[in-house]
Amino acid sequence: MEYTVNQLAKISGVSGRTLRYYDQIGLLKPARINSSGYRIYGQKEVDLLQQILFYRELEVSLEDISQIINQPDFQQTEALKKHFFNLKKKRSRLDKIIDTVEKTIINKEGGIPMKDKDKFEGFKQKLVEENEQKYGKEIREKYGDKTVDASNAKMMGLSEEDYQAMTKVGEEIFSLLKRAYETGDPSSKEAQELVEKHKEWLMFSWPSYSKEAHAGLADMYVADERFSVYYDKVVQGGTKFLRDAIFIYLGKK
Amino acid sequence: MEYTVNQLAKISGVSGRTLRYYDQIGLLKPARINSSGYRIYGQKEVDLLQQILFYRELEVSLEDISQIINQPDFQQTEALKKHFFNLKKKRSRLDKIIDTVEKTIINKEGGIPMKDKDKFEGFKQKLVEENEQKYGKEIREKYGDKTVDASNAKMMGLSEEDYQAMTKVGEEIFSLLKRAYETGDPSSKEAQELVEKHKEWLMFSWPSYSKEAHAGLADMYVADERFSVYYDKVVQGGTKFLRDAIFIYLGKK
DNA sequence: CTAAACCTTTACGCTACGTCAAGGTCAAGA
DNA sequence: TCTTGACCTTGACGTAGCGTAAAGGTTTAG
Repeated sequence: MEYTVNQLAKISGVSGRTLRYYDQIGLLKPARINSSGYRIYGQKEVDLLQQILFYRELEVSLEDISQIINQPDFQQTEALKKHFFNLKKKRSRLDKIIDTVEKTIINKEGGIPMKDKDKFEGFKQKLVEENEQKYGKEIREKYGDKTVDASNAKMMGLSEEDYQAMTKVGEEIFSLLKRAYETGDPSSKEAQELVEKHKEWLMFSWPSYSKEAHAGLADMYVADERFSVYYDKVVQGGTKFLRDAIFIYLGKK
Repeated sequence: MEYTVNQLAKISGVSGRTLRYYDQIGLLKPARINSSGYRIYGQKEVDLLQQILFYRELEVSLEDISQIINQPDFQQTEALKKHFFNLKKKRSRLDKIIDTVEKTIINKEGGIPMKDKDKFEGFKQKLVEENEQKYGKEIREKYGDKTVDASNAKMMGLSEEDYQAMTKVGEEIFSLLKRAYETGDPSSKEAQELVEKHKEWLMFSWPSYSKEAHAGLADMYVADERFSVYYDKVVQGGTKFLRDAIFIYLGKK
């Protein structure tokens, strides 16, 4: 099936303008342009659009969406986690607002006009909190990491640290994979170090570690191109190398 | 006390640009302009700004704010009530989104990459539901029930079969788990049938099946409460029972 | 007296499109 | 065959709430 803009628009529920905009920003290009300059979309584009709309519904920005759909599953998950974190912050902020609005209404209805001072005091408190959230970076530069970290730790809780640590380990895996691959030997020291990093990385998201699951995952990496593409980006054949190294590490054949 | 833009900006916490903007749109005019063209604000303006910022913090639009602060108290209350209503709608929408994002993450983390089709089906269902809620009445009145139902069916599109099949298998798992659990024996016929259903369900989304991965997943189900809650909802201890059944099915210890 | 600090207006940038406007293309009917 | 109307195109302005220069005038401290 092939569709022009407005045909696709109808079946997908978005406007034609939206499709042209997605074309313009490179988020969703038509399959081809016909001789009259019309945009023609195929099944592939329909599917992609559906993915896009799914994420859009989750209030992911179009920029983030284009990042997400062009990345392998693992990084998609990472992005989603970050998004999840932000959504929860947003909700808790909304909770506070709703609370304040309700109180304001009650006060007004009760004929007890809040004094401006009081209003402003509550408001300033919130401001301080928000400033820390918004300008943490700048403040960090000015006042040093320790102060900010302490306050951030309080505010953000533990999972932010975890998140960053995990990202770091993920990057280490990349560079290790490169070096290990150059040895050409999955049993080399470098390769085994790589596997340990990989295990460490898994532990961030896996609630329990088992050799079998690790081995199964290694197999899946090779079988599923969504994963293999991820590691083959570093070096061609990197995925298989990683799998072999994992198998050796686990004492498997 | 009199203040220039940036002085007022400092004591109020907003930017100079913001104050100029508020002047521009007529929300907050300076008390006077001095001979050099500088904006000069007095105490009255400081108080007004604080009110403005109070409402802004509550996510009231600047346009609504200017309406509110120029109206008598009882109409202010009305406006606030309306705003309160909208905020609550916003929050419940956010709740749904957060829920969906969490589910998506869980699915992905469980090594169960959702097929895009399925994602979209879920999303489309929501769309249909939303449309029904929003416009259902009007459209039904205008075009009649048949048309609406037909268009809803269309909207659900082609892969409806797949989606429904998967959903159905998922539901079968639930009822099977209940019956199997009642036998008390993970090696019972019912329990093994359950495992087969579970495998079938996995195949909808797993690109490749391996015993190791299946076993690893079973372990994870038990260890991670995000999963265990899901199955324990059916019967207490259901997750462990499922794991044991899977292990037996796979010939594992 | 000069440099820094502070003020002004003008104007483009951001998101994710909606909404004309001016003009080319295509299928169907007179 | 010509016209009509339903399509399609690109271009450009508008939205909210400012951030961020740029280009230039004013005030103040040393």
